[in-house]
Amino acid sequence: VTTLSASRPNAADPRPTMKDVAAAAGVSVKTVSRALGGESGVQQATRDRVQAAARKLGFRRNDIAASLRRLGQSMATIGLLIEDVGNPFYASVTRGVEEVAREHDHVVIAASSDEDPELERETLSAFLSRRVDGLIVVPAGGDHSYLAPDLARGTPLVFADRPARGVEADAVVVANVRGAADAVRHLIGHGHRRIGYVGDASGLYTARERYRGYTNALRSAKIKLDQSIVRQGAHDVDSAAAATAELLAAEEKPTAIFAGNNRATIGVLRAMRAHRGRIAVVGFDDFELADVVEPAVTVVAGDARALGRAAAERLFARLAGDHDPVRTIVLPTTLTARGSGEIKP
Amino acid sequence: VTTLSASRPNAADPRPTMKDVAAAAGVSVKTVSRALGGESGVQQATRDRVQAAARKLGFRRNDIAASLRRLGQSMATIGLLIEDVGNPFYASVTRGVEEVAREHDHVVIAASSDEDPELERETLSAFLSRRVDGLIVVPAGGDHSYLAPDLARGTPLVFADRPARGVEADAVVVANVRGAADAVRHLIGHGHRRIGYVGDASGLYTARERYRGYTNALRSAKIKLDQSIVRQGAHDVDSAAAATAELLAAEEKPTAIFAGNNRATIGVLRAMRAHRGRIAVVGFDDFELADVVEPAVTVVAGDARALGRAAAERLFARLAGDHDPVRTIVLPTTLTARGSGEIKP
DNA sequence: TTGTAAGCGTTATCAA
DNA sequence: TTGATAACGCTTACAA
Repeated sequence: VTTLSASRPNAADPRPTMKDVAAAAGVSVKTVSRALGGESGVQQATRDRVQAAARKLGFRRNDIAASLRRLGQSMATIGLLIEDVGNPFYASVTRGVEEVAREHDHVVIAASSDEDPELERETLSAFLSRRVDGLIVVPAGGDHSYLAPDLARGTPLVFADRPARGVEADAVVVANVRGAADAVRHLIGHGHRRIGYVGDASGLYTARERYRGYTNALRSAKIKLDQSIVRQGAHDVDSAAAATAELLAAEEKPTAIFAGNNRATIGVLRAMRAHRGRIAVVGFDDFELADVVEPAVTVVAGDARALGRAAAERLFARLAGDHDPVRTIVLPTTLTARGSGEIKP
Repeated sequence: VTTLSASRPNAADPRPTMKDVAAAAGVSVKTVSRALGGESGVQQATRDRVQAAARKLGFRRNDIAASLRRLGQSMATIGLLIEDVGNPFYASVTRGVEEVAREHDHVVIAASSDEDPELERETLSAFLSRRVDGLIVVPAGGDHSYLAPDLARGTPLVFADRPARGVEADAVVVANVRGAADAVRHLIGHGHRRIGYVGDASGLYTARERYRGYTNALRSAKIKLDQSIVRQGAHDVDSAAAATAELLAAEEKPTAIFAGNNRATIGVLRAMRAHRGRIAVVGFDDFELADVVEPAVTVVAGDARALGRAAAERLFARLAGDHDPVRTIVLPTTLTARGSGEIKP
């Protein structure tokens, strides 16, 4: 009983149940269920009486109990696991997921994995035990075959932002290779031949893909890849800034830089402030102040909110009975020229 | 049955229950419950047998059913209602809440109200029906007395970022008045006497408080408040930019501007780019690129993540039985001078 | 239109 | 150490 009082500190009186409402209204429990559940076959007078009693008692149906018996046992909840809710990119993804969930009268349980496979697994396990109706996951590295049994048992799964190995599941990603190539081609189009790269470690799917786009574009333009102006492994703003400082301090420094993600872009900008150079920059991923900094930043970017929406829509399609073969949806990227990418060498 | 197949499209076989595990292990259901729940009083051999059976069948305990019977009926879930998960400020708040929730083995159901009282109420109602253990709410305008019954019945409630009328509940806010006054005093200290204001409508708590800080600081410095350089009602970046453009176009334009929130700050910056003026700016709320724009932006800001953490900590304290009188926690703000606030008139 | 009984999957109670 | 049975609060099935 200590547990009870501890978990419900102010509970002078416990929550009323349908039984209480039934007693107050002088009807059976089933009639209460019908009246409050909006079912037909209840006299208006009875319905009114029940509703009045419910209101007076402050009754709130216990969805947990209701779902237990209900067919499918759905709690109208979907689980969302992302890298970090605090990161603006994933915040937008979350927003998109939430919008679609609301359209389907579902709520979203969200959690951050911080890119930790162990934590991811634990969290998803907790979600599954709660019987979420479906899962949207931005997969941390590693194998995801442990999700296969639950998928087979009917909990749909959609990967977002990057695909995962080990399970056959839908995925929604942005056109990383193509977008990166567009960015680099844009720089080449403005006369650059010596284009540096600052981005995340190649262990990450998006980083790997974007780097591939970078090298592809160089190859198509017959520009030789020069590893001395490539800096992978910049996972945060500070390391990206440091990497950029190195590039700018070099003898044969690049005339342009392609930044592989929003953190890298910010790092590059920060380093360039100190440097007072006149170097072109195109970044992958947009950010709010891209048009306020000087020069305004040219970016190529996918739409994070649309990514979240698309993933959620795929999930609800599966939930609605879609049995089509698993597929990966690739969302387009857009290049927005704002100045920094149009600087000549 | 259509509903079933629709909601669990791939469900070839249904999820195994403890009954299935019991049959497979040759024990009773209660023994399975004990073995899997880590209860004492089970022979090691039996426990092993049960665990093996559970693993083989792919059993996952149904927390919904478990919580129904368990004392207190907790689903270890807290509800978080904020203005917009996609807004970086609230994304950080969410992150803070999530961290503390995880420390207490709880998950977070989050949703956005978009500042709509109707939507807020519906969403909170859904949360309450799901029997969340507690609620953290960034209140949309209006009266919140409708939450009083649930609070009295033992669902703790903490308001975040702004207090709410109609219920006696804990709240965590930042020092808006003082922070704003600090910002304006900073400008005054650098020689400004003609300081404009661009911020949100005074219907919003934070906007009202910050405006109060602005007027307080002017009064202390014996500077007469001039409404012609005050622009309230700028809720988004565009309107803030437009408002700023007006101020800058005026005959007797201000030599400095205090921006009441991050959107307003960005709007001010955007307008200033076009204007080519040499006007000082201090903004309320920090943002990631504040040190990259030119000039770098001086801001006064509270810590959004800390706000989320503090709110969640208050909630879990209540959940743990804290019966102290309701209180409002005021988090300090910090002024970070970066350049834009130190420009002389 | 309303009510009775059974059952959802688990844990609490109490007996073996 | 184990198990049979009730109970959680609700909905489904069926009867009145």
